[in-house]
Amino acid sequence: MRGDVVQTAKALLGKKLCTDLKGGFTSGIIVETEAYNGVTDRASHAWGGRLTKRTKTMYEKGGISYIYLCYGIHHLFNVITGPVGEPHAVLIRAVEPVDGIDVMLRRRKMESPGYRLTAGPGSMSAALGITTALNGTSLLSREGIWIEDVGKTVLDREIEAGPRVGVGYAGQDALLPWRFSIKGNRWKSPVK
DNA sequence: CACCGGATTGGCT
DNA sequence: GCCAATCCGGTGT
Repeated sequence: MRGDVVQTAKALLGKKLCTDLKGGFTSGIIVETEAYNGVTDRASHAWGGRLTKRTKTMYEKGGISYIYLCYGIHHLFNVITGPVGEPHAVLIRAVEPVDGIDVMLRRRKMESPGYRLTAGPGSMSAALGITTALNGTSLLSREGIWIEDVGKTVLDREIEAGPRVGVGYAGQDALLPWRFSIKGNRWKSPVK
């Protein structure tokens, strides 16, 4: 079960994340992810089996979104990956913009598409128009928000792994190398 | 019901 | 480099 979400976090690299929302169609290739491994992972909101109003989405069947508000400002987007009752999640931290860059610029109040446009989980959500209104929705049907396989394979040797960001409170689990990104890709988040 | 603090960002010193 | 922004979930009284 540990292998699953870690494996899925790697497998999501190279997939296309799309939104078709108010403001227009946008998409980007996923270049950075983090795995959150169920109830045993101290960094996860579901650690120790926590089941609350916020985390109940995490316990549903994989293939849906888990979106929550962080620091009262940022909407962080996760993919739920486990079977019912096992709260595994993959945080999407950055995408390489593909479609609707003008729409993203408008949402981000930026004038030109620099590398910060969709780098970092909060920035990415803002650019794609992702908010908690989409929490718990399916990522498998092409409406609202979804993920497409565009035939891009990211080989294991092209994947960089390191500790997850901002989870210092997780003790030993903060050291697990469960942050993944595509080696050399310039659109990953600038964080450490 | 009150308090604490966060899977972050960007603006200011 | 430091720190405010800004909301609400989670926890304990």
